[in-house]
Amino acid sequence: MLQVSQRAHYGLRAMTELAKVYGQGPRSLAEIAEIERLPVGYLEQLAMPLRRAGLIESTRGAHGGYELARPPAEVTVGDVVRALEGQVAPVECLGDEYVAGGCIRDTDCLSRSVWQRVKAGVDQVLDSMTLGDLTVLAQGHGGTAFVPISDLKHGTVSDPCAIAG
Amino acid sequence: MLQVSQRAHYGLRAMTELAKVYGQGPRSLAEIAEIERLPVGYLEQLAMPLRRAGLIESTRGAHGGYELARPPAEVTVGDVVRALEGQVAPVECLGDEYVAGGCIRDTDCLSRSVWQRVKAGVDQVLDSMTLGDLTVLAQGHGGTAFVPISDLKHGTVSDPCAIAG
DNA sequence: TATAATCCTACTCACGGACTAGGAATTCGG
DNA sequence: CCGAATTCCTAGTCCGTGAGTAGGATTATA
Repeated sequence: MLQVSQRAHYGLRAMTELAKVYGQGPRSLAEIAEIERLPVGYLEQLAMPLRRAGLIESTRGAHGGYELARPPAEVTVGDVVRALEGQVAPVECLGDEYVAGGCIRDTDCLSRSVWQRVKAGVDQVLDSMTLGDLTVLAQGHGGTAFVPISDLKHGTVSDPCAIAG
Repeated sequence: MLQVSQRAHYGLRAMTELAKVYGQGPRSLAEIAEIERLPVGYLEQLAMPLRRAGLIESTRGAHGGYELARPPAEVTVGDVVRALEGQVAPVECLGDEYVAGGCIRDTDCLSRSVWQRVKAGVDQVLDSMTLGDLTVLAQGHGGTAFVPISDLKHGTVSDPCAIAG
């Protein structure tokens, strides 16, 4: 449940690649697609909303490509994912195009209060991580960037997915 | 993004109705569907996994129906939602049918670490709320049951996962 | 001018979510 | 015992959307 689209996953992966080479000039989508094994045509479609959101800048023509518009530490994961998929909204009545009263149950809805908390939790996570944090993790300096997973979940859970480091 | 299915939403709404009348004998799906304005045929399909998960008990025949198998305070929202939609898994490599190494990038994946945190955050939220909490909210005694939303977002609580303590 | 790149639109295609249909099995009230 | 009310179960439909592909126009480099 609560699956994220390939769109967001791919886009975030591409952005981490751009973060790694920040300050070294533009990279072409072909390069990124190669590294991350992503369909380049599809990646093109992801680049547009990212650019319109002001997260990346493009250079056209030969030897052109994309680069981050801001330092990696100033781009949150939430920025990226929201640019690609819109606001976190587990149910429609929590989206920003929702007009109050659109659902008869509206604020009385018990279920809604649940999804509202889920949304708040997810937003909190997404906004607390930057692309800079991620690349630091990749360099093996993990643990200082932000709270380790083991502290997030209750205690001793031995997770096979635990972040390396 | 991160939309939850109608399945989970409907199911949770139905369960809150059962929670409201806990201890008063079984309620038919027709009644619940009426109250929550849900397609009864679809609701039938949701009842089965909830029963198999041991969350509700059924009484067949005339004047039969469903009731919670445990007191509302002992059924978490996570129990309900997972019974209907399976484990929270923003990406496949975080599901429990994922075999280590199935993705070449596996633990090196920067993006994966993001979704792992999202999952942890969501699980924390879902497991910290029970059907009992929700019905208490409905009776206007809200605020004592758990942390108000206003404290969850951009507030004093920096980590959504700190809610439970 | 050839080439490499972004930019943009449109199209396809398969999958899954959200139901509907139709019936069998069970239980209760008369 | 009969009929209504209910759960139980399987199978189908329908439609939107996610995930790409295709093809070209534009812009820059060398």
